[in-house]
Amino acid sequence: MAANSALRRKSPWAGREARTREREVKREAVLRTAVTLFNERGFHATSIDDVATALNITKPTIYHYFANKDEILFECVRRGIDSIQQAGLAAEKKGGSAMERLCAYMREYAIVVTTDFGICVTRTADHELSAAARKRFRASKREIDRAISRVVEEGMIDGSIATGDPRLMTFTLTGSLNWIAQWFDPKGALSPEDVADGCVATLVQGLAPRR
Amino acid sequence: MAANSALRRKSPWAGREARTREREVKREAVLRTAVTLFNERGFHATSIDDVATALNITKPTIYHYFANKDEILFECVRRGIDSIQQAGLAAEKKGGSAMERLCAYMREYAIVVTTDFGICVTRTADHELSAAARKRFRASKREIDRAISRVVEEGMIDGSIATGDPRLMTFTLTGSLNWIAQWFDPKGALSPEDVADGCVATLVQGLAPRR
DNA sequence: TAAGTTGTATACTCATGGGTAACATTGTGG
DNA sequence: CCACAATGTTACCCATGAGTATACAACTTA
Repeated sequence: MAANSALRRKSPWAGREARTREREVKREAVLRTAVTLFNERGFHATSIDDVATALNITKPTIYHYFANKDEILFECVRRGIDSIQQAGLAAEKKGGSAMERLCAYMREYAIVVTTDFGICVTRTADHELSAAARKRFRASKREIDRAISRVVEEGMIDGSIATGDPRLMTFTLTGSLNWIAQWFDPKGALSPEDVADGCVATLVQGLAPRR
Repeated sequence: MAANSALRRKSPWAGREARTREREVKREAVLRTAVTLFNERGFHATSIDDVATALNITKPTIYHYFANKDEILFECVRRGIDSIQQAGLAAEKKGGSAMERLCAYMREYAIVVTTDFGICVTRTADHELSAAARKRFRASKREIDRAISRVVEEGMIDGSIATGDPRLMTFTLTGSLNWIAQWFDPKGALSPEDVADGCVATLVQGLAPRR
């Protein structure tokens, strides 16, 4: 009895299935617009009305897709966090020495941080989120730091990374990478890949000239 | 005709001179309390009432010392920026190779960024400031970046620093340093000096082990 | 002691913006 | 064809928080 979904897709009377798909598309559009405005003006300085007008709709329509403003912000950072975690998994999958995996991770991390959702992650302060969201946000960030720390420690053992305090080293690395979100200009001369490569190169080689 | 100021200082009727001194002390107290709250909860989430209650006074009293909320924030970041610029001047004064001066600068920079006003500088987003303040804030930050970039370039010439894109390298460095404000815990195991030294070491030596 | 200056509090005003109630419209399914 | 669900709008409510008008107390100075 299942109607042919290929046919149904083309029909203007697309049915319930297509409706929920439409809903997702619209929800996504709200998110995309919101994150852009949040990054431009900041979360507090962006009103739901601002987001609505940018989409040619009105405020209650937005509340039809999201429970409240906090949920919108949380969804934005969640997407960014997800991308970063994906980058970590991909790097691990590639294998190689700890240094190689770390470099792969950092490169992808840097690229994520040039995207809208990535920018939102590093620019959103904990206290801007609701209590519940904040808890999850913090936990995710800790998890990421932990994952990087672990690779750094492995590198100190397998000899591919210089010894030191792994925690402090991790913060030094993520600091450089997170900060990209503060200055990167998509209309600038450097592509995300250029920035990622340059940044990773400096972190790996250091400032001192090799001789 | 000028009264003996040493005598006047001890009298309970201290006169106009002492009054303006008192005023400065109180203004400073407002600033110190404000910056602490701003760093804890964020600028928008901190009301003037919050600052007032923390000081056991009321809102209008604060407006007796500051024209508006923006002025308070601006004064906070100004103090932080000043400290960073002082660090730059001190490092230049010490002399040495570009690398030596850069290291001295970065070390001091890192320490400033663990102080309340320093934290405020890196955590305050441009759009939180008034239009006028924003302009000055941005200009100051650009100036600092420019100063660091200049030293980096000098180092590439005198051979004390590895070659590369000086601008990108500068952002990589300041990223690590600025990010300290996001994670540093004054009650933690590491002192500001420990953090500064460790961070600078990683940036100079890189992750790769020297052989 | 009267007038002025400084610092502080009480008690407002007022704009902003998150969120909602109620209603209109339209396609969907029985 | 009718009821229902989904989507959207207009028109509101209400809390918060920046900033102020005004009164008042205390000390200074003439």
